[in-house]
Amino acid sequence: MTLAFEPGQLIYENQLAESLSVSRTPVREAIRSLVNECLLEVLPQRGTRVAYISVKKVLEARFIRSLLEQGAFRIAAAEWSAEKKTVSNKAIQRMLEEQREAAADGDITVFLQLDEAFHRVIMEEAGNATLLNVVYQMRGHLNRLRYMALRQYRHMPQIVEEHERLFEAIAANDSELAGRLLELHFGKLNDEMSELRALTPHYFID
Amino acid sequence: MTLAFEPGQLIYENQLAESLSVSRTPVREAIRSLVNECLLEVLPQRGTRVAYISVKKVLEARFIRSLLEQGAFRIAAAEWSAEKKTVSNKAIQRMLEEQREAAADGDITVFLQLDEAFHRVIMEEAGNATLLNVVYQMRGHLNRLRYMALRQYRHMPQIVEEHERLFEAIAANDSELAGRLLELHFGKLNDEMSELRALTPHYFID
DNA sequence: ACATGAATACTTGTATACAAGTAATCCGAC
DNA sequence: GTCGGATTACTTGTATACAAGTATTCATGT
Repeated sequence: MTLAFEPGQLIYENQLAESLSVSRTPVREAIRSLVNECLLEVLPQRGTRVAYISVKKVLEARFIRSLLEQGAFRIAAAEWSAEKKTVSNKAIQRMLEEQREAAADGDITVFLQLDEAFHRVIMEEAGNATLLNVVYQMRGHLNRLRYMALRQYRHMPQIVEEHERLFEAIAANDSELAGRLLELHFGKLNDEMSELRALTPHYFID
Repeated sequence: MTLAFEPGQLIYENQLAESLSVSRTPVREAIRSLVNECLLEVLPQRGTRVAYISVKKVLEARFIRSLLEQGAFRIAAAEWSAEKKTVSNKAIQRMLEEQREAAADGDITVFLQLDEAFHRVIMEEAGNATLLNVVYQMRGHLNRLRYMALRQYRHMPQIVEEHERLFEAIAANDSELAGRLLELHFGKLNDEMSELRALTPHYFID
């Protein structure tokens, strides 16, 4: 996710097993799991390749996340109630504060974690664990690109601001606004991807 | 999927391996894959349980399928063009005809396959393979229930008719209508589930 | 020089042996 | 008769040995 393993790089079960001091069996299971997220692809009898960032798959994953999160955010906004305000409000405000700090520090890894945490908290309000899992699965396609984008553009403060607006819309029970803001929130990905691909073309495919 | 393995039943890697004449290793991989689809759950050091049909998970999966398929069907309807009409129309018409036959014969397994095929063909028109995969993943939650419903209610002809209407809406480029019809198409699941649960309560949970 | 093909050094796929943990059973003490 | 605890017979988790396939290398013949 942090590009410590470069897209296109070949990795080997033996190497990983040895470096982690376990046998191949659990390593294989982990690999299968990452294959599911399309972060790896197994080349039979040849090795395992760190998946290239597929422009097509990124756009597909974005479309899915957009549909699902809009659905969840709309529910969260519609159901946001006075009780929840007192219980969750503080937690979310604190989370946003931490995000501002991470943005100020330029700590990409922590920022991404908090970013995910924000989206997760809102989706949990919609009470659909399966949806959360699916969105989580889409991470693989998206997060490496987001990591690159954050490293390149340092636009973390702007993202925090968008989160704040999103939360305001939800707290105001404005489903429509929340949906539209979320759509905008995902919107820039397209242009960013083109530029990032121009910078490191050997990471990309499609 | 056909309830040949009953919800709640315990299965064992050794047994499966022997009955399939393979070792535990590939059986374990298959089990992990089905765990991902929530059709199985591993009880460490005790066995593997065929998952109960979770009312909550079924509803969650239905919500997800509804969001995603509506997104895909809307695109398919919007992009349906004259060229596609000549190429795909015949294939889809033939598929619907086969479905009518399966409905007449009361062949649930074939009918379910053709039902999936119809949805798949339309989604393929939207050109989003990842979305197709996710919808496919939701099968686990939904198809066992659909199988029970078809066995119980024998309402297959009605479903074919709904498919025909859906296809008409798409061919007429009517995105809105396609979306609404699809929502209706998923609509009855709720009532059916309550009744089916009353018939075989030991298959259900939540 | 160059094409061809066998040998080699890898890889993942599969089978099996062993470790560790669960739960029921059985036996004995009270 | 009943409770408690060690034993036993399972299970899955992990490690390792072997099978099968890939791609390179290197020798050989033209």
